[in-house]
Amino acid sequence: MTDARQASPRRAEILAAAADLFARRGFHGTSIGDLGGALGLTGPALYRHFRGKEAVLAEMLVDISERLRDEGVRRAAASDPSAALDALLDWHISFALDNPALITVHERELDNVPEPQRHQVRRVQRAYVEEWVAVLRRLRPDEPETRIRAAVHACFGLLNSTPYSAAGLDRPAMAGLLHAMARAALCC
Amino acid sequence: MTDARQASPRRAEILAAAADLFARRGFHGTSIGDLGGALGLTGPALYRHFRGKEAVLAEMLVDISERLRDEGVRRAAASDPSAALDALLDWHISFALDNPALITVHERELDNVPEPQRHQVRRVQRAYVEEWVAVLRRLRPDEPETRIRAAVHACFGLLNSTPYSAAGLDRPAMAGLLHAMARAALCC
DNA sequence: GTGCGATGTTAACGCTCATTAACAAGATTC
DNA sequence: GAATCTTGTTAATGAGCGTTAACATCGCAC
Repeated sequence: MTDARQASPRRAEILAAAADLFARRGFHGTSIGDLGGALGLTGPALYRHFRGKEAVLAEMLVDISERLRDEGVRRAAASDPSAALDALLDWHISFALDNPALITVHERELDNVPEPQRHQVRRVQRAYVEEWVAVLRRLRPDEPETRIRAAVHACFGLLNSTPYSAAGLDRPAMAGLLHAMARAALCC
Repeated sequence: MTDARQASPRRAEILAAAADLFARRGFHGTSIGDLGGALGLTGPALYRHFRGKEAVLAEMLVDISERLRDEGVRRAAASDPSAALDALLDWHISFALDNPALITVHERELDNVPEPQRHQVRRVQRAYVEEWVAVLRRLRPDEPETRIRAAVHACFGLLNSTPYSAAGLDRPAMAGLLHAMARAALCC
Protein backbone atom coordinates (compact mmCIF):
# COMPACT_ATOMS: atom_id res chain seq x y z
CA MET A 1 0.00 0.00 0.00
CA THR A 2 1.24 3.44 -0.86
CA ASP A 3 -1.38 5.57 0.82
CA ALA A 4 -2.78 4.05 3.99
CA ARG A 5 -2.29 6.08 7.14
CA GLN A 6 0.01 3.34 8.46
CA ALA A 7 2.69 4.69 10.75
CA SER A 8 5.88 2.95 9.68
CA PRO A 9 9.30 4.13 10.88
CA ARG A 10 10.28 4.86 7.28
CA ARG A 11 7.31 7.17 6.81
CA ALA A 12 8.29 9.05 9.96
CA GLU A 13 11.87 9.42 8.71
CA ILE A 14 10.64 10.74 5.38
CA LEU A 15 8.32 13.22 7.07
CA ALA A 16 11.11 14.46 9.31
CA ALA A 17 13.54 14.93 6.42
CA ALA A 18 10.83 16.61 4.37
CA ALA A 19 10.03 19.03 7.18
CA ASP A 20 13.64 20.10 7.30
CA LEU A 21 14.00 20.48 3.53
CA PHE A 22 10.63 22.14 2.97
CA ALA A 23 11.42 24.63 5.74
CA ARG A 24 14.87 25.45 4.38
CA ARG A 25 14.23 25.49 0.62
CA GLY A 26 10.46 25.52 0.30
CA PHE A 27 8.16 22.87 -1.16
CA HIS A 28 8.83 23.81 -4.77
CA GLY A 29 12.53 24.24 -4.06
CA THR A 30 12.82 20.66 -2.83
CA SER A 31 12.88 17.76 -5.31
CA ILE A 32 11.95 14.17 -4.71
CA GLY A 33 15.58 13.36 -5.39
CA ASP A 34 16.71 15.77 -2.66
CA LEU A 35 14.28 14.20 -0.26
CA GLY A 36 15.37 10.65 -0.98
CA GLY A 37 19.02 11.69 -0.90
CA ALA A 38 18.59 13.12 2.59
CA LEU A 39 17.80 9.57 3.74
CA GLY A 40 20.44 7.78 1.68
CA LEU A 41 17.84 6.65 -0.85
CA THR A 42 17.03 7.45 -4.45
CA GLY A 43 14.00 9.53 -5.35
CA PRO A 44 11.65 6.84 -6.63
CA ALA A 45 12.00 4.85 -3.39
CA LEU A 46 9.68 7.38 -1.75
CA TYR A 47 6.78 6.15 -3.88
CA ARG A 48 6.78 2.96 -1.82
CA HIS A 49 5.63 5.07 1.13
CA PHE A 50 3.75 8.04 -0.28
CA ARG A 51 1.52 8.55 -3.26
CA GLY A 52 3.63 11.54 -4.32
CA LYS A 53 5.34 14.71 -3.22
CA GLU A 54 2.11 16.53 -2.43
CA ALA A 55 0.96 13.63 -0.27
CA VAL A 56 4.03 14.07 1.93
CA LEU A 57 3.22 17.72 2.49
CA ALA A 58 -0.45 17.00 3.03
CA GLU A 59 0.15 14.39 5.69
CA MET A 60 2.68 16.67 7.37
CA LEU A 61 0.32 19.63 7.61
CA VAL A 62 -2.68 17.57 8.69
CA ASP A 63 -0.57 16.06 11.44
CA ILE A 64 0.83 19.39 12.64
CA SER A 65 -2.51 21.16 12.67
CA GLU A 66 -4.16 18.32 14.57
CA ARG A 67 -1.39 18.11 17.14
CA LEU A 68 -1.61 21.84 17.77
CA ARG A 69 -5.39 21.80 18.06
CA ASP A 70 -5.74 18.64 20.14
CA GLU A 71 -3.40 19.82 22.85
CA GLY A 72 -4.75 23.37 22.47
CA VAL A 73 -8.25 22.15 23.33
CA ARG A 74 -6.81 20.42 26.38
CA ARG A 75 -4.93 23.47 27.61
CA ALA A 76 -7.76 25.91 26.99
CA ALA A 77 -10.05 23.90 29.25
CA ALA A 78 -8.57 25.34 32.44
CA SER A 79 -11.25 27.06 34.46
CA ASP A 80 -9.25 30.23 35.10
CA PRO A 81 -8.90 32.09 31.78
CA SER A 82 -5.58 33.61 32.80
CA ALA A 83 -4.19 30.17 33.59
CA ALA A 84 -5.64 28.86 30.34
CA LEU A 85 -3.85 31.58 28.40
CA ASP A 86 -0.57 30.73 30.11
CA ALA A 87 -1.11 27.07 29.32
CA LEU A 88 -1.81 27.85 25.64
CA LEU A 89 1.28 30.04 25.47
CA ASP A 90 3.46 27.39 27.06
CA TRP A 91 2.16 24.79 24.65
CA HIS A 92 2.59 26.81 21.49
CA ILE A 93 6.01 28.10 22.53
CA SER A 94 7.33 24.67 23.41
CA PHE A 95 6.02 23.26 20.15
CA ALA A 96 7.61 26.07 18.15
CA LEU A 97 10.96 25.79 19.92
CA ASP A 98 11.00 22.00 19.59
CA ASN A 99 9.85 21.94 15.95
CA PRO A 100 10.97 25.09 14.16
CA ALA A 101 10.86 23.39 10.77
CA LEU A 102 7.30 22.18 11.28
CA ILE A 103 6.17 25.64 12.33
CA THR A 104 7.77 27.19 9.27
CA VAL A 105 6.20 24.75 6.84
CA HIS A 106 2.84 24.99 8.57
CA GLU A 107 2.95 28.76 8.14
CA ARG A 108 4.11 28.89 4.53
CA GLU A 109 3.08 25.90 2.50
CA LEU A 110 -0.65 25.47 3.01
CA ASP A 111 -1.35 26.67 -0.53
CA ASN A 112 0.58 23.70 -1.91
CA VAL A 113 -1.54 21.13 -0.09
CA PRO A 114 -3.99 19.45 -2.48
CA GLU A 115 -7.68 19.24 -1.78
CA PRO A 116 -9.36 17.87 0.20
CA GLN A 117 -6.64 18.01 2.84
CA ARG A 118 -6.22 21.76 2.40
CA HIS A 119 -9.74 22.37 3.60
CA GLN A 120 -9.22 19.94 6.43
CA VAL A 121 -6.08 21.76 7.59
CA ARG A 122 -7.82 25.10 7.33
CA ARG A 123 -10.70 23.84 9.43
CA VAL A 124 -8.41 22.47 12.12
CA GLN A 125 -6.31 25.63 12.13
CA ARG A 126 -9.46 27.68 12.55
CA ALA A 127 -10.52 25.51 15.46
CA TYR A 128 -7.14 26.08 17.11
CA VAL A 129 -7.45 29.83 16.69
CA GLU A 130 -10.94 29.71 18.15
CA GLU A 131 -9.59 28.09 21.31
CA TRP A 132 -7.38 31.11 21.80
CA VAL A 133 -10.16 33.53 20.94
CA ALA A 134 -12.52 31.90 23.42
CA VAL A 135 -10.00 32.16 26.24
CA LEU A 136 -9.27 35.79 25.46
CA ARG A 137 -12.95 36.64 25.28
CA ARG A 138 -13.34 35.41 28.83
CA LEU A 139 -10.30 37.41 29.85
CA ARG A 140 -11.34 40.66 28.14
CA PRO A 141 -15.12 40.62 27.65
CA ASP A 142 -15.18 44.28 26.61
CA GLU A 143 -13.06 43.70 23.50
CA PRO A 144 -14.75 43.18 20.10
CA GLU A 145 -14.24 39.70 18.75
CA THR A 146 -12.74 40.72 15.41
CA ARG A 147 -10.06 42.64 17.27
CA ILE A 148 -9.34 39.67 19.47
CA ARG A 149 -9.04 37.41 16.46
CA ALA A 150 -6.64 39.78 14.74
CA ALA A 151 -4.61 39.97 17.95
CA VAL A 152 -4.38 36.18 18.10
CA HIS A 153 -3.06 36.04 14.54
CA ALA A 154 -0.50 38.70 15.32
CA CYS A 155 0.50 36.78 18.44
CA PHE A 156 1.10 33.67 16.34
CA GLY A 157 3.34 35.77 14.13
CA LEU A 158 5.35 36.70 17.18
CA LEU A 159 5.60 33.16 18.53
CA ASN A 160 6.34 31.60 15.14
CA SER A 161 9.20 34.01 14.48
CA THR A 162 11.29 31.63 16.57
CA PRO A 163 12.84 29.70 13.68
CA TYR A 164 14.47 32.75 12.15
CA SER A 165 16.03 34.07 15.34
CA ALA A 166 17.95 31.19 16.82
CA ALA A 167 19.85 34.10 18.36
CA GLY A 168 22.24 33.70 21.26
CA LEU A 169 19.48 32.91 23.77
CA ASP A 170 19.21 29.45 25.27
CA ARG A 171 15.92 27.64 25.22
CA PRO A 172 14.49 28.55 28.64
CA ALA A 173 15.44 32.20 28.17
CA MET A 174 13.83 32.27 24.74
CA ALA A 175 10.70 30.56 26.05
CA GLY A 176 10.45 33.05 28.90
CA LEU A 177 10.96 36.01 26.59
CA LEU A 178 8.34 34.84 24.11
CA HIS A 179 5.86 34.10 26.87
CA ALA A 180 6.29 37.52 28.46
CA MET A 181 6.11 39.36 25.13
CA ALA A 182 3.06 37.49 23.90
CA ARG A 183 1.24 37.87 27.19
CA ALA A 184 1.94 41.59 27.26
CA ALA A 185 0.89 41.97 23.62
CA LEU A 186 -2.40 40.13 24.15
CA CYS A 187 -3.31 41.92 27.36
CA CYS A 188 -2.19 45.42 26.33
CA MET B 1 20.53 47.47 -21.59
CA THR B 2 19.21 44.55 -19.63
CA ASP B 3 20.80 45.18 -16.26
CA ALA B 4 21.39 48.85 -15.55
CA ARG B 5 19.59 50.23 -12.53
CA GLN B 6 17.51 52.38 -14.87
CA ALA B 7 14.06 53.06 -13.47
CA SER B 8 11.70 52.59 -16.38
CA PRO B 9 7.94 52.32 -15.89
CA ARG B 10 8.01 48.79 -17.33
CA ARG B 11 10.56 47.67 -14.77
CA ALA B 12 8.37 49.03 -11.99
CA GLU B 13 5.35 47.18 -13.39
CA ILE B 14 7.31 43.96 -13.55
CA LEU B 15 8.55 44.36 -9.99
CA ALA B 16 5.02 45.04 -8.74
CA ALA B 17 3.58 42.01 -10.50
CA ALA B 18 6.47 39.87 -9.31
CA ALA B 19 5.95 40.97 -5.71
CA ASP B 20 2.35 39.86 -5.88
CA LEU B 21 3.11 36.51 -7.50
CA PHE B 22 6.17 35.71 -5.40
CA ALA B 23 4.16 36.48 -2.26
CA ARG B 24 1.22 34.31 -3.30
CA ARG B 25 2.96 31.33 -4.89
CA GLY B 26 6.59 31.71 -3.88
CA PHE B 27 9.62 32.36 -6.06
CA HIS B 28 9.95 28.78 -7.26
CA GLY B 29 6.20 28.49 -7.69
CA THR B 30 6.14 31.41 -10.11
CA SER B 31 7.31 30.95 -13.69
CA ILE B 32 8.60 33.56 -16.06
CA GLY B 33 5.52 32.86 -18.15
CA ASP B 34 3.24 33.56 -15.20
CA LEU B 35 5.07 36.81 -14.58
CA GLY B 36 4.85 37.98 -18.15
CA GLY B 37 1.23 36.86 -18.38
CA ALA B 38 0.31 38.99 -15.37
CA LEU B 39 1.30 42.01 -17.49
CA GLY B 40 -0.26 40.84 -20.76
CA LEU B 41 3.15 39.84 -22.13
CA THR B 42 4.88 36.60 -22.96
CA GLY B 43 7.67 35.24 -20.79
CA PRO B 44 10.69 36.10 -22.92
CA ALA B 45 9.68 39.78 -23.05
CA LEU B 46 10.95 40.14 -19.49
CA TYR B 47 14.52 39.57 -20.65
CA ARG B 48 14.41 43.01 -22.27
CA HIS B 49 14.22 44.46 -18.76
CA PHE B 50 15.93 42.01 -16.42
CA ARG B 51 18.86 39.67 -16.80
CA GLY B 52 16.71 36.80 -15.50
CA LYS B 53 14.26 35.67 -12.89
CA GLU B 54 16.74 35.86 -10.03
CA ALA B 55 17.63 39.42 -10.99
CA VAL B 56 13.99 40.45 -10.50
CA LEU B 57 13.98 39.03 -6.99
CA ALA B 58 17.38 40.49 -6.20
CA GLU B 59 16.41 44.01 -7.22
CA MET B 60 13.16 43.69 -5.31
CA LEU B 61 14.80 42.66 -2.05
CA VAL B 62 17.62 45.18 -2.29
CA ASP B 63 15.04 47.90 -2.81
CA ILE B 64 12.82 46.80 0.07
CA SER B 65 15.63 46.42 2.56
CA GLU B 66 17.07 49.82 1.67
CA ARG B 67 13.72 51.57 1.91
CA LEU B 68 13.11 50.06 5.34
CA ARG B 69 16.56 50.94 6.62
CA ASP B 70 16.77 54.45 5.15
CA GLU B 71 13.55 55.61 6.72
CA GLY B 72 14.35 53.60 9.85
CA VAL B 73 17.56 55.56 10.35
CA ARG B 74 15.55 58.74 10.00
CA ARG B 75 12.90 57.74 12.51
CA ALA B 76 15.34 56.36 15.07
CA ALA B 77 17.13 59.71 15.22
CA ALA B 78 14.51 61.25 17.52
CA SER B 79 16.11 62.41 20.74
CA ASP B 80 13.51 60.85 23.01
CA PRO B 81 13.89 57.06 22.80
CA SER B 82 10.23 56.49 23.52
CA ALA B 83 9.26 58.80 20.67
CA ALA B 84 11.84 57.13 18.46
CA LEU B 85 10.30 53.73 19.18
CA ASP B 86 6.85 55.04 18.32
CA ALA B 87 8.20 56.51 15.10
CA LEU B 88 9.86 53.20 14.15
CA LEU B 89 6.65 51.31 14.92
CA ASP B 90 4.56 53.72 12.85
CA TRP B 91 6.97 53.40 9.95
CA HIS B 92 7.20 49.63 9.92
CA ILE B 93 3.46 49.19 10.42
CA SER B 94 2.51 51.59 7.65
CA PHE B 95 5.00 49.92 5.31
CA ALA B 96 3.65 46.47 6.14
CA LEU B 97 0.02 47.50 5.75
CA ASP B 98 0.72 49.31 2.48
CA ASN B 99 2.93 46.57 1.02
CA PRO B 100 1.90 43.18 2.36
CA ALA B 101 3.33 41.37 -0.64
CA LEU B 102 6.72 43.05 -0.28
CA ILE B 103 6.87 42.20 3.40
CA THR B 104 6.05 38.58 2.68
CA VAL B 105 8.69 38.21 -0.01
CA HIS B 106 11.26 40.07 2.06
CA GLU B 107 10.67 37.61 4.88
CA ARG B 108 10.67 34.39 2.88
CA GLU B 109 12.76 34.55 -0.24
CA LEU B 110 16.16 35.84 0.79
CA ASP B 111 17.71 32.42 0.25
CA ASN B 112 16.82 32.58 -3.43
CA VAL B 113 18.66 35.85 -4.01
CA PRO B 114 21.98 35.26 -5.79
CA GLU B 115 25.26 36.58 -4.50
CA PRO B 116 26.46 39.25 -4.14
CA GLN B 117 23.07 40.83 -3.56
CA ARG B 118 22.19 38.35 -0.86
CA HIS B 119 25.01 39.58 1.33
CA GLN B 120 24.04 43.15 0.58
CA VAL B 121 20.45 42.55 1.66
CA ARG B 122 21.61 40.78 4.80
CA ARG B 123 23.85 43.69 5.68
CA VAL B 124 21.11 46.25 5.18
CA GLN B 125 18.60 44.15 7.12
CA ARG B 126 21.08 43.89 9.98
CA ALA B 127 21.55 47.66 9.94
CA TYR B 128 17.78 48.12 10.18
CA VAL B 129 17.56 45.74 13.12
CA GLU B 130 20.40 47.59 14.83
CA GLU B 131 18.44 50.84 14.64
CA TRP B 132 15.71 49.20 16.66
CA VAL B 133 18.17 47.63 19.06
CA ALA B 134 19.89 50.96 19.67
CA VAL B 135 16.61 52.68 20.49
CA LEU B 136 15.55 49.92 22.86
CA ARG B 137 18.90 49.93 24.60
CA ARG B 138 18.39 53.57 25.45
CA LEU B 139 14.88 52.78 26.64
CA ARG B 140 15.83 49.75 28.77
CA PRO B 141 19.52 50.01 29.65
CA ASP B 142 19.28 47.16 32.17
CA GLU B 143 18.36 44.56 29.52
CA PRO B 144 21.08 42.39 27.96
CA GLU B 145 21.62 43.12 24.29
CA THR B 146 21.08 39.56 23.04
CA ARG B 147 17.67 39.57 24.68
CA ILE B 148 16.82 42.90 23.11
CA ARG B 149 17.84 41.64 19.69
CA ALA B 150 15.72 38.51 20.07
CA ALA B 151 12.81 40.69 21.16
CA VAL B 152 13.18 42.87 18.07
CA HIS B 153 13.07 39.82 15.81
CA ALA B 154 9.97 38.55 17.58
CA CYS B 155 8.42 41.99 17.21
CA PHE B 156 9.02 41.90 13.46
CA GLY B 157 7.27 38.55 13.42
CA LEU B 158 4.28 40.19 15.05
CA LEU B 159 4.23 43.21 12.74
CA ASN B 160 4.84 41.16 9.59
CA SER B 161 1.97 38.81 10.35
CA THR B 162 -0.24 41.46 8.78
CA PRO B 163 -0.46 39.92 5.32
CA TYR B 164 -2.01 36.69 6.55
CA SER B 165 -4.69 38.28 8.68
CA ALA B 166 -6.52 40.71 6.44
CA ALA B 167 -9.22 40.12 9.02
CA GLY B 168 -12.29 42.33 9.36
CA LEU B 169 -10.34 45.25 10.82
CA ASP B 170 -9.98 48.44 8.80
CA ARG B 171 -6.57 49.96 8.32
CA PRO B 172 -6.45 52.51 11.17
CA ALA B 173 -7.80 49.94 13.62
CA MET B 174 -5.25 47.38 12.50
CA ALA B 175 -2.44 49.92 12.71
CA GLY B 176 -3.50 50.91 16.20
CA LEU B 177 -3.76 47.31 17.34
CA LEU B 178 -0.34 46.37 15.99
CA HIS B 179 1.24 49.46 17.51
CA ALA B 180 -0.22 48.78 20.93
CA MET B 181 0.66 45.08 20.85
CA ALA B 182 4.21 45.64 19.67
CA ARG B 183 4.85 48.41 22.15
CA ALA B 184 3.53 46.30 25.01
CA ALA B 185 5.58 43.30 23.87
CA LEU B 186 8.80 45.29 23.64
CA CYS B 187 8.36 47.07 26.96
CA CYS B 188 7.01 44.12 28.92
C1' DG C 1 12.07 57.71 -46.29
C1' DT C 2 15.89 55.27 -44.51
C1' DG C 3 18.09 53.45 -40.52
C1' DC C 4 17.91 52.10 -35.93
C1' DG C 5 17.02 51.40 -31.04
C1' DA C 6 13.48 49.74 -28.10
C1' DT C 7 10.33 46.30 -27.18
C1' DG C 8 7.69 42.81 -28.44
C1' DT C 9 6.76 37.89 -30.66
C1' DT C 10 7.30 32.70 -31.71
C1' DA C 11 10.35 28.72 -32.01
C1' DA C 12 13.89 26.02 -30.26
C1' DC C 13 17.32 24.14 -26.74
C1' DG C 14 18.78 21.91 -22.75
C1' DC C 15 17.83 20.80 -18.29
C1' DT C 16 15.26 19.35 -14.24
C1' DC C 17 11.55 17.29 -12.33
C1' DA C 18 7.64 14.09 -10.84
C1' DT C 19 6.19 9.94 -11.92
C1' DT C 20 6.04 5.14 -13.74
C1' DA C 21 7.97 0.75 -15.48
C1' DA C 22 10.87 -3.06 -15.12
C1' DC C 23 13.71 -5.47 -12.40
C1' DA C 24 16.50 -7.22 -8.03
C1' DA C 25 17.18 -8.96 -3.47
C1' DG C 26 16.06 -10.11 1.28
C1' DA C 27 12.66 -11.56 4.72
C1' DT C 28 8.39 -14.05 5.73
C1' DT C 29 4.94 -17.52 4.94
C1' DC C 30 3.49 -21.94 4.14
C1' DG D 1 12.49 -24.74 -0.49
C1' DA D 2 9.01 -22.22 -3.37
C1' DA D 3 6.11 -18.32 -3.43
C1' DT D 4 5.28 -13.83 -2.09
C1' DC D 5 5.54 -9.35 0.09
C1' DT D 6 8.41 -5.52 1.02
C1' DT D 7 11.50 -2.24 -0.24
C1' DG D 8 14.83 -0.92 -2.83
C1' DT D 9 17.29 0.06 -7.64
C1' DT D 10 18.06 1.96 -12.59
C1' DA D 11 15.97 3.40 -16.90
C1' DA D 12 12.49 5.70 -19.38
C1' DT D 13 8.68 9.04 -20.10
C1' DG D 14 6.57 13.30 -20.53
C1' DA D 15 5.86 17.84 -18.99
C1' DG D 16 7.46 22.37 -17.60
C1' DC D 17 10.92 25.61 -16.95
C1' DG D 18 14.60 29.34 -17.75
C1' DT D 19 16.87 31.02 -21.33
C1' DT D 20 18.42 32.25 -26.05
C1' DA D 21 17.88 32.94 -31.06
C1' DA D 22 15.66 34.74 -34.89
C1' DC D 23 12.46 37.64 -36.47
C1' DA D 24 8.68 41.58 -36.46
C1' DT D 25 6.94 46.21 -35.47
C1' DC D 26 6.77 50.73 -34.12
C1' DG D 27 8.45 55.43 -33.16
C1' DC D 28 11.91 58.54 -33.90
C1' DA D 29 16.56 60.83 -35.66
C1' DC D 30 18.41 62.74 -39.50
